[in-house]
Amino acid sequence: MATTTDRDLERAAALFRALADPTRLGIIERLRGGEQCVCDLTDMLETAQSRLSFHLKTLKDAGLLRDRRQGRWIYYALDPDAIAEIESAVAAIRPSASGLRVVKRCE
Amino acid sequence: MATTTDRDLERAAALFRALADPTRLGIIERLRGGEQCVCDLTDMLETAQSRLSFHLKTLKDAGLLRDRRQGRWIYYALDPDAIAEIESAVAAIRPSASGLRVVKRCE
DNA sequence: GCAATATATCAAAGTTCCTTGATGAGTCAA
DNA sequence: TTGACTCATCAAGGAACTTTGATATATTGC
Repeated sequence: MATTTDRDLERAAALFRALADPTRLGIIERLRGGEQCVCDLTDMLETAQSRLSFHLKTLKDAGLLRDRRQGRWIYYALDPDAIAEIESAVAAIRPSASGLRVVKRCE
Repeated sequence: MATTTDRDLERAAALFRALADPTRLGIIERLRGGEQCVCDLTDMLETAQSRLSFHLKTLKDAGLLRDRRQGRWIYYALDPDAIAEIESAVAAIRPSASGLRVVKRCE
């Protein structure tokens, strides 16, 4: 089992922080079925355009989304690698089966 | 597949927010092997006592930890139910296989 | 009871994050 | 080129989170 460095913890915390907002989780949910342009997300989420743009950038900066321009529209999509990264971060916090029997006492 | 309510998103965001800090992830990592008293965590994490106490409370309020007093020590442990809850929150953001082919266009 | 130990809580200050409204930049069509 | 449209960015204010140091509470041993 690999040891966890401070950098790993920072990265994992950054991923979780990106997920720590209901609006951003709503965005992700709407991208599960495939890429969407910002205009559709604006309609679906009924939110101010600059606010949506801020959260999209937050997710993109964390590596969770990718975007591509097509004509005057910009399409956002989930980055599968990031989802895998999140899953491995969660796996890293699951109790280790081998450790369940260990009981440590203060002297 | 169950629909996701605003309350679900709020709860999932709260869980992820609790994980969105490297100190708290460090605490969780040290609890993977079983419960620990605060004194041991203080030694391991080399942090101010009130600061550690704050983060323990944050994790406990989010439902991730349980504590029990034994004599003059208080032991913290991961709550397996919460870990399961996190895993299901992550499962909810994984791209749905059936949706990968859907391409939605702005008119 | 008293002192020592382990931990929680509180208030104040600092820091980061979020929202809003305004403006900028890229694209298309006429 | 101009105007309309789509989206990003910026600045300012507010809200939420974090850290720190001081103090409070609970437990134990003497």
